[in-house]
Amino acid sequence: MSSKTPYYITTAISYPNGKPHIGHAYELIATDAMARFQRLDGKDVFFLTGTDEHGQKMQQTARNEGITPEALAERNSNEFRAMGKLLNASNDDFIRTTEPRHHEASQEIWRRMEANGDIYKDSYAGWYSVRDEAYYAEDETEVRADGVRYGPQGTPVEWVEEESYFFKLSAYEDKLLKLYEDQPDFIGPNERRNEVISFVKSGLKDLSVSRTTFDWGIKVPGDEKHVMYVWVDALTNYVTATGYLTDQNGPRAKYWPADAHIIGKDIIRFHAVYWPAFLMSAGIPLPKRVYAHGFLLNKGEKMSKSLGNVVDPVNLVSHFGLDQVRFFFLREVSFGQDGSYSEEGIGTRINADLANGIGNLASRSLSMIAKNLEGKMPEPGPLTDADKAILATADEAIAICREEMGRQQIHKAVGAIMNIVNESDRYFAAQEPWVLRKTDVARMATVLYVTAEVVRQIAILFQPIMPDSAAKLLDLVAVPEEKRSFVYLGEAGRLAPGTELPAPAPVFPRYIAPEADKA
RNA sequence: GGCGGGGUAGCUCAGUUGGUGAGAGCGCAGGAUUCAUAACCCUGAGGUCGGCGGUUCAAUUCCGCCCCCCGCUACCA
Repeated sequence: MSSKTPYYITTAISYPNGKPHIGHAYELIATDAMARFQRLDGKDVFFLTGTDEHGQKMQQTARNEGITPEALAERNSNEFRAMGKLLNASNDDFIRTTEPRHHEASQEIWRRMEANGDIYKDSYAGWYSVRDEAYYAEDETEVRADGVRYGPQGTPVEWVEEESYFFKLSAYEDKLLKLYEDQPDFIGPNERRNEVISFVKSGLKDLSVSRTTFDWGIKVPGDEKHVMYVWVDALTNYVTATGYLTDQNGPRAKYWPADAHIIGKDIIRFHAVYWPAFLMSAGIPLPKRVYAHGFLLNKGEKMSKSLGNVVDPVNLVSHFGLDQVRFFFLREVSFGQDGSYSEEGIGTRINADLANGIGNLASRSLSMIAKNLEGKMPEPGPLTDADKAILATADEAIAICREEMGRQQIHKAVGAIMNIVNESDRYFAAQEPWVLRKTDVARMATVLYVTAEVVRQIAILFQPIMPDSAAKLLDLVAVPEEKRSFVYLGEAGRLAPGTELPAPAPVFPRYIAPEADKA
């Protein structure tokens, strides 16, 4: 048993009625960076992702393809799993809602909500569009000149009544508002919190939580004609994976409640309203934070199949390189807001920050050590104020990163690390070690030592963002595997004079845009 | 309609508990330099800080009104 503090973080589980797209990749990369950060910072991390495989749409898509929902789920779930591998995601588990463990957990949470008196049977009635397979509110529909009532998508609707179980969401209005009040950090970023509060204040209706019109789902305990509304089942995945519901003393039970659910802004309501209400009802502790990220826009436009601007994450990675893509999204996009990207933008960022910035800094300092100091870390002489200042900048960065990563402000943490790079370049230029080589070799050695030491820290800090590239950088300054966690930042892990360094090699090549025409 | 967020340099954005000169990156122009991945460093570019009005000795920052953009406004997920 470790004495480390548990830290549980999740992505939303993806709906696999299609292949993963860039939005899925973005969420996974960001969550992975946060999980890696906490691990390096000494936490006992459990990082979960997976697929949400039930529901009407899965059944429908499968039918259209002439295959079973199981086959569709299996096929696409594997695509998501493969994407995780491609992106170097460090998730500790990959949950599928079709797994037996999840059916058990979902039925258990249902029973608990029922035992608490929050589930009742009634009938759901509304204007239903067969074509859209969706219900609409009366005011969303209109009766046209032909006397037929149409839904918002322009499809005819009919009045349908369906037997359904309901969850007494209306009973949780005050409790939820109190939650948002007492735990201001429960929802982030703030704009989303406002929206949620506004939504809850406008009044909550009971939620229909079962369906009888299709059967691809988890059976309602004691009434097998019904399957659970997908969201009841989907949200429960976060608890399922910890085993908390079935064995509170199990090996993973300690991870519940989750520290952070990282989701897209489109599903904030399910996570910030329904989910805590379900948990309260079932008597289960609430997650500490739900954080919604924004959408990625292709040159400012929403990606859509009709615009033909959908970007495949696999292509993006093979074109620019994995760490480059990870870096770009985490550096350029304010996490929590929408972000715009383009090939030019990615290329520019890679060259400015990675090639010209961190890569070049490592190269210019390490190559001088290789050429002038026999490739060994020199013994530093007395430190000047300039030396101390740049070391302090590096040493203090972890505090900033910890603060920002703790609030999901990934871009600010990355910005703080990039700041060390920029400061270091200024330091290096001001110290002019290439001049010192002829005038004061001891002083040159000190400058090179200090710079290499700063490179070490930059590399350690960059591990969550760019795991492979940061590792290469750490190899270049001969930091052993076991000394790469955050406890070795600062004084604790200073490079040892006399250490042999490998021959410097470029870690971040410049990106050269293909000659090809740009339409 | 209601609620919320936003309109700041060519582009993407940060920022001001109201006050000596409004910032960063990219792009651009000039300079310096040669350790380095034609990289790095320095300087500049002169933007009515959406519009109108108000409060104040003083507002881009506070208040009111108006214009524009975006999000939320429940049972597909």
